[in-house]
Amino acid sequence: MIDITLPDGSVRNYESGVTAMDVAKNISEGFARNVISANFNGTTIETATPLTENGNLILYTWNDDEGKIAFRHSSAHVLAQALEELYPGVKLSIGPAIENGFYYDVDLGDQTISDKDFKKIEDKMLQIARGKHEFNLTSISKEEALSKYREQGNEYKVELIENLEDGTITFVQHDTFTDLCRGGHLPHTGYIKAVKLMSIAGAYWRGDENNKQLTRVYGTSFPKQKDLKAHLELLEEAKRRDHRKLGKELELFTFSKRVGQGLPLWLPKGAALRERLENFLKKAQKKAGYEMVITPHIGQKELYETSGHYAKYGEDSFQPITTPADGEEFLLKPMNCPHHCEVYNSGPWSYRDLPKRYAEFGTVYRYEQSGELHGLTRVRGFTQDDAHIFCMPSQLDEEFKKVIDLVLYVFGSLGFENFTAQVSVRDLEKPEKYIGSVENWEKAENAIINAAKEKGLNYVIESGEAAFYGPKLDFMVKDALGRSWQLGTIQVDYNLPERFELEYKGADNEMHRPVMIHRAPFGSMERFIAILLEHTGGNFPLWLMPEQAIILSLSEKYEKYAEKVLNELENNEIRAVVDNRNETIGKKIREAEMNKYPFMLIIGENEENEGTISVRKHGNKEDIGSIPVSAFITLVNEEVSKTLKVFNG
RNA sequence: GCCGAUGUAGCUCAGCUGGCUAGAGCAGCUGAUUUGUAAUCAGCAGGUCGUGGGUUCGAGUCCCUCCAUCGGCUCCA
Repeated sequence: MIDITLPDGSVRNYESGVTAMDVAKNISEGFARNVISANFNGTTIETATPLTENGNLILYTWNDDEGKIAFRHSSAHVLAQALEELYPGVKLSIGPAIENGFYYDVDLGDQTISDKDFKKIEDKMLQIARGKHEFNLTSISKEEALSKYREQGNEYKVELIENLEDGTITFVQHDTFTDLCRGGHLPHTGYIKAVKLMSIAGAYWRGDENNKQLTRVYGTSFPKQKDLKAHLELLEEAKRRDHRKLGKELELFTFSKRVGQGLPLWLPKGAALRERLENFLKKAQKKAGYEMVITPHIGQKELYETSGHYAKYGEDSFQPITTPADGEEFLLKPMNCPHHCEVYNSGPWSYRDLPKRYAEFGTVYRYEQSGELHGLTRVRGFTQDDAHIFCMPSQLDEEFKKVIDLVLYVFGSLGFENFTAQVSVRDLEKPEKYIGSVENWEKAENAIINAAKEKGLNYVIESGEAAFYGPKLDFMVKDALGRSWQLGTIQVDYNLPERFELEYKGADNEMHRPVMIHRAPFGSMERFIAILLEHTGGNFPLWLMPEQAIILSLSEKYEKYAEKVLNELENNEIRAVVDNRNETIGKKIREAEMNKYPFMLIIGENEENEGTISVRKHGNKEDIGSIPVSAFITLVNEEVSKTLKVFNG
């Protein structure tokens, strides 16, 4: 007999050999019907795995993430079987569950798949699912596993197995299909009721672009058709929030094939929005002791050789600009740091002068691979809200924490609540990717982790994600489709001060080397505005709106009064426009709603006589009614001060 | 850069297996209407069908090149 402890702490006694499904049935038959996966003593198991020792058992349903993973992972097996049957000779590699679905990477040889084939693959998958085939996990020796795949000529599975320990290798089998797999499946395929293939993509074997590119088939699956439908509707909603669509509709920015790909053109409303964001940050930075500097868009090649960037990125960047003079070469600046180092070098500094905090909205140019460009989130020319802090090593911790405060202030003022902090450190196994001494790397990494801890950030440590010159603290935010983007970033750098021979005179009358912090709360204006668009769906915080109100006249007769109201608003720093076209009020309201004006001010005979405006709020949720202009001004100011706080950092 | 898809008017889209002068709605222009909370009516104008080549009696439609965009991979100072 063995004791099984359940998550609620209750202990049940069973005969050795009992399965997770047996326990589930023992709890309740209804519950058992929903159980799709299990975990025993911290390891994912099959629901049919016999349990032979005391331990903790967790039973998962579709409502648990672990349940969804088992569901999607099992679906990947069904996809693999369908592909094997429809594309004989296909070589399987890996097929994991991912957020909202799963994929399988396959080598199709000479065959190809396109989305036109999805229907027949989905049909085949559903046909397999309906067979209610059980998933059976069996252990197999390394020798046997290797010979099986060698026979098939599947070099991918062979490579995977070669990296596994003998004795830990398991295969899972359902219907006529068998695959190398460590386990964690549904009881049987019949749970899968709805399947949809999403897209096809190339993916390098083991994520290395020197390897062969396999075909990746993305799909998703659900226990109910209704759930699939809801998921697809969610994706449709995400499309409506896409910043590329909203940016066009709200006339914020555009692209031109003639100007070049990845080079955004800011339209008047977008430029105004951006300027407002810049001024907002400038104000906070001034309080935080930053000084603005301005540096050119190009620099001599030698500047980047000194910084080390040329050696690292030179080949894959915009190539040097040459001049009529012999041997003269300039580069479009891909970052501002080298320029700012030279700003620092403009004079001698004493420890009493530090920290020096140089800020610049610096436009930089990077030759991103064409396939990587994406709306405003990944572009070839963009403006960083950059600053570099030069301080004494003893000031590092405090300066770092101050920057975190500034970033949190920025995010708070713009309504970003769901961000994650990512501490990006070295990959200890690939020291060749980084420059600088091990000692300095350790100091820098510790400084970041300590600051993140002290500030109470909810952070994760990602090894191998550091910049080549130093570790980073990145603030990650998701877009409408759930893709993570880096916005704010703070980086510690001991390397550039070394390369640029930055110095200050210490209290001991000796020369010392400062430490440098790179930081950008927005990250880039382009990406920040893109993500802000997707978060707000275009309904920016009122203080940021390009136009806060639109005055809608009932007819052209009220033009004079409209102008009078506009004047009063403008005198009170409220941004408004007038729609005095010869159109019906219904049409004007409809258009104003679609253009996301926060307030619509309707004026007609009544308003003109009483000296009021009839206020309609975007979304029509609140009818504010007829009020004097002065009351509206108060209303706007109150609303603005709700989100836009003063920085006291 | 790689894999797959897409490209028709300013915008959103239709155009079947190749066959008369390529269609619609919105936006635009002109006129009528002067309006009370999500589209007033009528008329007009607007397209080298992304580019360059090819197949064909005939190409928006089929094939190839290039460009751009979309979904991924790789990359992201």
